[in-house]
Amino acid sequence: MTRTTPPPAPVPSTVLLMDRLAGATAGYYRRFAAVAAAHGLTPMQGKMLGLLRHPMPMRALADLLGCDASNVTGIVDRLEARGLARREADPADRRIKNVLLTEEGEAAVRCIRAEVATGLPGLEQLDESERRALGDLLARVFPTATG
Amino acid sequence: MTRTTPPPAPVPSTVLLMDRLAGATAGYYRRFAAVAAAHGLTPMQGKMLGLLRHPMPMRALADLLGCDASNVTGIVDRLEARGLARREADPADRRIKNVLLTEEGEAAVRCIRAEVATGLPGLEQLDESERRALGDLLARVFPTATG
DNA sequence: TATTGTTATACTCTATAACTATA
DNA sequence: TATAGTTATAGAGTATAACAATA
Repeated sequence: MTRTTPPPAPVPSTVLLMDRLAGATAGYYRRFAAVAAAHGLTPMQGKMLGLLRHPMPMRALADLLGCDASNVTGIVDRLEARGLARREADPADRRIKNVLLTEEGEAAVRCIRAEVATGLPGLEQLDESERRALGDLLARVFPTATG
Repeated sequence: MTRTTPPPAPVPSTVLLMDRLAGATAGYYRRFAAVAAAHGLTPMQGKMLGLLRHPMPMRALADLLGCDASNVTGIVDRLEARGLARREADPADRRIKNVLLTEEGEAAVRCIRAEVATGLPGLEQLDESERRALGDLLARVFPTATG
């Protein structure tokens, strides 16, 4: 122990950081899925609700979700049957149907977001500077990620 | 502009950090799913391969995946049909079947891990201290996450 | 009795292909 | 011709319930 400065902590290799990202992804998804299920929704239905900050065409939803457009029909069908979203004809282009949240849908989104946050106890242990650091780092690694 | 110090950067609220987490989760999953698909695997099949660092009972896999045990049967069936994993009778408890990777399965895991990492260009922009910071923060928020 | 793994069932998500209506 | 949305289809993931074999 003669060194003035302690040896550097082991630097996580890229592979180890990948494991952390995988674990964080799994942990977040698990929490999100549990909250969605508590509201009687599948994870994909909950995710779509969260993406509908503004009315948008079915096609835009497919792009945001990264799935084929044909899948959006069924998902929106089920959200519509639950009274959480609805379709509206686009006045400028009659091919387009814009999807938007109902008031009940907006309430569900607010509820789900809050419950997911409170269900991640590790999040509350971070102080503000740590939260900012985490948010900034995530934004740099996933710059175009939509949620 | 008479102030000596610039105003502090906006502190991301918990809700905003949640959005970052959701976006990072979606971004990582999207990349992982693309790599798995390039290997002819579904995301769940790729995830299960990555979890099989050691032989483990079907039940343990169900717990790690957070799904019902009945689902594991089919997923392992398909991995076994592809020659990537196989079942082995447990010598100590004849109820248990241990699942383990074949050599081909281990090779696939190494390949997938490397390809996911190289496919996240934002990751390469982080220096070592930033990578360590991100890994540590993720480990604190998701302490028990398995990947 | 309890646990492990499987099967049967029904629902949802997913991509592909073909179709209608509109641009 | 090209695009937006739908439908049909098949394969995969999911939970629930019931079952056989084993502890």
